[in-house]
Amino acid sequence: MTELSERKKLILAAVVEQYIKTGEPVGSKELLSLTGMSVSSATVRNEMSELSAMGYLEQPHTSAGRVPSQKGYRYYVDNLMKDREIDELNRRMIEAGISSAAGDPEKLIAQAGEVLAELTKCACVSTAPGGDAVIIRKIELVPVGLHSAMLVLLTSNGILKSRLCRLDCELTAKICEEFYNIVDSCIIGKPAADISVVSMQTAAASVDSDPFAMLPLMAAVCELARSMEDSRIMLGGSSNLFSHKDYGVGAIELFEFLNKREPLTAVMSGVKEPLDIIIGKENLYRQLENSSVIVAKYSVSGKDSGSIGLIGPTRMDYESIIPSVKYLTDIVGRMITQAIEE
Amino acid sequence: MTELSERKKLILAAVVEQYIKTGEPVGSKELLSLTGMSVSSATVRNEMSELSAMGYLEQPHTSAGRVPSQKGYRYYVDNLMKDREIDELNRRMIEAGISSAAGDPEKLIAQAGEVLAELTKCACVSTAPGGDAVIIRKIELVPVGLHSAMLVLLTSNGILKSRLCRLDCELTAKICEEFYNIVDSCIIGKPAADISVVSMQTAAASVDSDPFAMLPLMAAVCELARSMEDSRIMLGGSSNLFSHKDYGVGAIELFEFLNKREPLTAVMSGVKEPLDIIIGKENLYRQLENSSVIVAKYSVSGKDSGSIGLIGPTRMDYESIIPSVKYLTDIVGRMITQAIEE
DNA sequence: GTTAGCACTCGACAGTTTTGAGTGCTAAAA
DNA sequence: TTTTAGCACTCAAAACTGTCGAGTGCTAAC
Repeated sequence: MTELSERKKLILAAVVEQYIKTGEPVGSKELLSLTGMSVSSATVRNEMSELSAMGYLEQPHTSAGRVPSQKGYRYYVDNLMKDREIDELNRRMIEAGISSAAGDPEKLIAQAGEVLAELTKCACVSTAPGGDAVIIRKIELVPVGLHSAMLVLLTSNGILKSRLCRLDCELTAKICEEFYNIVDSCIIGKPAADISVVSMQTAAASVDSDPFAMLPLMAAVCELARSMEDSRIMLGGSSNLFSHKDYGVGAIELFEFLNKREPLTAVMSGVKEPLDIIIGKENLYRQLENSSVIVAKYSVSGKDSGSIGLIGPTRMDYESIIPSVKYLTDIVGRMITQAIEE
Repeated sequence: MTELSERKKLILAAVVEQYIKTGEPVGSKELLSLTGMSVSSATVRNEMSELSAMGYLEQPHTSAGRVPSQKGYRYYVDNLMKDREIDELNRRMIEAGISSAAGDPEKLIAQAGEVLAELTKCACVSTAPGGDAVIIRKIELVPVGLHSAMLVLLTSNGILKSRLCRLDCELTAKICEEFYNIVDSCIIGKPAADISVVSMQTAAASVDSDPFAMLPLMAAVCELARSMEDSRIMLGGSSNLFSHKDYGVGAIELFEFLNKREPLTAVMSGVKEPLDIIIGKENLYRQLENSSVIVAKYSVSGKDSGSIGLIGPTRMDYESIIPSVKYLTDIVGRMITQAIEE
């Protein structure tokens, strides 16, 4: 990719920024007044014409102004955009919004997502801390009536899940004891990902008393471990998408796409960089072709642990959104680290 | 309200049903072929004209057919609609959809809402079992690390909630013991609604050791009791609203209205009858003026316990939706009753 | 009370014109 | 070689026009 002349850069940046601001195609005269360049509109037109030929700009139709192409956004994001600090206002909003959930990592991430979505008017996808390295720290069995109990599971990243479990037979003290034996020997300290139905069945079979009493409990443990993974992904502020006229009725389709969680998981896990920006058709899913995705990872105790992503129209305000995302992942990572290292 | 002639009833019913089916205004000729009446279209026009004058029908514009007015729908629902049994297919769908969540009342209601929404293509609001009569059955304190613990709360209607709680000081055995003392004497058996911040503070103050150690725990209990109430209301299938062309872009506003839960709570709690149908502007909220709400209560152990409501366009298929709602509340009530009486 | 007939209304649709913003090109100026 | 002014051209959006047809309301006759 050949380097652009300074004047072309100036024009491209102005087109992108103005288009982001107004949503209207930008014409040559408007551009003159925006940049304050001391040349005529004809000169600008020539430059724009070349930028179009090079693929950075495009025209909705012959007699309209120019609009950034996907390539144009990409160049802008990679080379032209200023690397700002987060706005004071945004910073305050974020801090105020998440402080109330400081103690509970899962709630914290959920809340962080809501705040960020509200701030940016985008949809926010976030994943609770987790990943392969999550180990099970503690399991507790709380009896509830004669034939059922609640299982409580705590992991190394501070996530807490509970689930009701019904037994076929009475929940005796002996069963409880044996359950805790199995838990201590086969589950505590193991990665959540390793808890499989088979390993649990084997464990249940090794028990002194009736193994069938133990099965529902073991099954519940499995399901709980599984749900750790499944419920990691969270979606917030998806109705913000309706406020962007860029999408038009397409907002509905996008909304429904986001509410099917599976593809979201794929999108989030496809990200490798600490901060990744995926523009328009660079997305793997057709449903996102008019959207940009900004994903940043956060780390807990120095390890990548989850990420927070924003989904909005390609015409989003990258320059102000990116610092917010960076700041949020940073602070969230620190807060969770602190919460679990007590 | 004067009684309508048989022929007027026939015509009104036909207009309502046809309009529900097609969404198009119904004209005089069309009505003839629908009802099979042996009079001319002019006669039908005269009748329709009178029905319009009486307020049961209205015209979108001079040269269009007639559409039921709100009063027309009301008359139809109260007097003309047949009281059908639930469709075999719907019954099966409901049973299949909710069977997997039989053990956990809260999940069951959530799932029931999803199924009903899917079946009817409406949004479904439901409230988990609860109300004034809910008493706290059990509280468990599960230590998690040195300075925090998870509180688990179980109520008489089978709802289970947990919450992480951080302490300022170390969680000693003594604190645990004292906590359980307070719980046993002041909390268990009490209605959840009675748990107030003040009563908890008093309880914390009565303790032997440092009352400040107990405060966060008591605060968490309060919050948990409060959240029992707050989290009762659930919304499912709200994106179905987008599929109704009746709403047009208004669907977005309605969607956003529903996602603010507060007004929903008001709508649901305003209902007194076992089965209530609120049509169009009868709703208290402007945002629902083009919608109808059908709410049915379910009862657990013979007591009213919660309700399930549907929200859809005024032009909804009352005749098939109502039996589904009735059936669902009935079966859900029985399932929960069975689950908690074990 | 019912019917046939007819004038009338009005939205939907399709085609036409007008408007104005914005471009591309060319020839002259710098 | 770069820049500029001027002008013809393009095209979407908006305003306007005329036609069509479904459906009504009214009247006079049955």
